[in-house]
Amino acid sequence: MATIYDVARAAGVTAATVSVALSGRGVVNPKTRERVLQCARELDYRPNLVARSLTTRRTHTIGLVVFDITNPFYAEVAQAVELMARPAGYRVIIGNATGDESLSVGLLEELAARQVDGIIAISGGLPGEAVQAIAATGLPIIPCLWDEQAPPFLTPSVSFDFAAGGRLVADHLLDLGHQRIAIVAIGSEDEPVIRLREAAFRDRLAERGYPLDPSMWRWADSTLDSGYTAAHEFLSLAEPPTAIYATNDRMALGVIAAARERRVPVPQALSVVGFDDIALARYASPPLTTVRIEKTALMVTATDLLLRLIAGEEVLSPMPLPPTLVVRESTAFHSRISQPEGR
Amino acid sequence: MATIYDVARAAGVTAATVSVALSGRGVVNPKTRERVLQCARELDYRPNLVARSLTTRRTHTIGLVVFDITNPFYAEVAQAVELMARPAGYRVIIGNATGDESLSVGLLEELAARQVDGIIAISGGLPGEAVQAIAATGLPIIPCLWDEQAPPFLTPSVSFDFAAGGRLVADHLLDLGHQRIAIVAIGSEDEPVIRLREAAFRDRLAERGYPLDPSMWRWADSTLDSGYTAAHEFLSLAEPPTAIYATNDRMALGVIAAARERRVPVPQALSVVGFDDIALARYASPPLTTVRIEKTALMVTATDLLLRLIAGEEVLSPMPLPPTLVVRESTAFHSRISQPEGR
DNA sequence: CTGAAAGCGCTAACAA
DNA sequence: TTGTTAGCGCTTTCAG
Repeated sequence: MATIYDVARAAGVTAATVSVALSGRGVVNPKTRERVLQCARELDYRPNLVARSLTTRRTHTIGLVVFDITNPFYAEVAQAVELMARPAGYRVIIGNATGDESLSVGLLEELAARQVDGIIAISGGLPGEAVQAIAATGLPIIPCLWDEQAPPFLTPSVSFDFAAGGRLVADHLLDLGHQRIAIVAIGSEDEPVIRLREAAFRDRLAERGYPLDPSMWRWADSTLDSGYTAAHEFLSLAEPPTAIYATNDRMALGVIAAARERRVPVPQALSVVGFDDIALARYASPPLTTVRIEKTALMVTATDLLLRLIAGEEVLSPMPLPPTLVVRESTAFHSRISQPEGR
Repeated sequence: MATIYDVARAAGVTAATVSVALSGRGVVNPKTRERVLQCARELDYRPNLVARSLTTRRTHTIGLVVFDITNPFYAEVAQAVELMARPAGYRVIIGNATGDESLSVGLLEELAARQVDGIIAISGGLPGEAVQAIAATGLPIIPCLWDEQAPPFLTPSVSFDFAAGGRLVADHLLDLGHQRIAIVAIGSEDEPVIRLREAAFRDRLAERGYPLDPSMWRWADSTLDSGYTAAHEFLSLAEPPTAIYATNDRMALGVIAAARERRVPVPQALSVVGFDDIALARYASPPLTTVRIEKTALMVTATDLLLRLIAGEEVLSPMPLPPTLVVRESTAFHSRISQPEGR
């Protein structure tokens, strides 16, 4: 691979001149510049970005940590970040934890070691402390969409009102006359990760006089299959729920699949609601009722904040974005209740 | 950020010693090593990977170019590569073209400029020539899953028998008694990208006496929405098709959504088949009949090949992987035909 | 076992 | 306008 020195030699100038000529940063005699360009082309010269970064101390790269790129939610988030960062001259490198929590922290540190100019950390399998540690280092980092109780970040962050989202779901289901409501939440027996989207839901249920029965709770791992399995369990109960809330859309899709297998019609006999509003939600059969997270808006904000931080500006956390419940066709009145009362 | 010199100073040794002590590459007095480790810890030293790469001329990074990470197919492919590469000590950096063909080539070049140790290029929006150009450079690169007629690569590649896949679909549909079959293929009027998966399908149809009617062809862009739109067009025809083949699963899901909206029951009144077998396919409603690409097997092979190439071994392209038709519930006998003939 | 020296490819002052 | 010099942070011979 040709280096800048090869080009310099060929053009009969020095490396510094080539650097300037190629970058258009300083002033060069148009003739020499032309000659340099010519030689560079002939030698098929490509600047070594690693070397450049070492000198400039900038990589023009931002890191994005996601829990599982296979989850459309994260893929869509990543896309939004890329679309915003690229025009600003930044490339994004995705740190994908492949669904393995134990990798998250290492990923974060690796991005730092790689000298990214800044990081966007999306909630999910990533301890808040790890983010704090990076922030303490002085490396710009924006935590996004944190959904667990965490000490306030000492860096600006982008947030979403998950609690309100959870409440929206509870109200919607209750308003439809459901009383036997189940939830599939991300976490596990031993490591329950209580998120706002489920805590607020549960609280609201209790508040309105229909506390969640412990048998109506299943832990899952955010995959299609975990939603599917949980739903099968629920539906084989003596007294199955009439509505299931899955705390993300991917699991909700699994729930619908299970219901279909058991010939439990959605929404006639079972209402299901998800969270995230991934692109697929509106194309599901039936289209999924879900809490919409404005991924694009949120990520545009996050990227913008990060870029400002990198530029050395002072920035403040924007207000948390409010949720919207998108009512589609996977939820309906609970018939046993609604019919008597409806008349 | 502490450098190796800071650690050296603190430990009263030289940078070279720190390097050796930390890497465990040479021999150091256990005492000094302990001291070095201690100082490194205290200073919270993190090696600068950029600097290291410049020296060692290795980044321990492989690049992966995908067309659109938002398409679960690519996300799953990426995951498979990561899962394989990580244990081997390689990180993967995803070059996501965000569905924009014009970005692909630049992405490839950028990965090269970033000095990745090797590249896996997945077919889709990436001209074969760009891959050849990289290969000519000497940078290890493995083209994967090429599905268009392309000059044979001068580097080993991993392939899949797309043509056989297309034929499988044609045979399946024909065997079910369908005669009015439509296809939604990726490409556009002006830039038709003819892929094996559709060419072979069309040829087989003709071969068996049911040539594809031109009105039964729609161009699309691989998104859910494009499948959805095409299906709506097909279904509003005076003589709508009884089966639709979408050349990827994501579009097929869009097709199902459109059918549902029009109350055209799948598969009773319309059969639909996809291609890829993304995770979602079996959880769709109804579960999708599709051509399975063994992404994991394929990517394990690709990564393995690449790693060998990087290690300087001679490697040969493995045999193309054969397709499997996974028959699920989105396809069924065409009733008007099958009933008379069934008896 | 440890240090000195050189160099990876590039850019950024500063001189000439 | 171009060249000289230095240095980014690290590793790697090669001496000592």
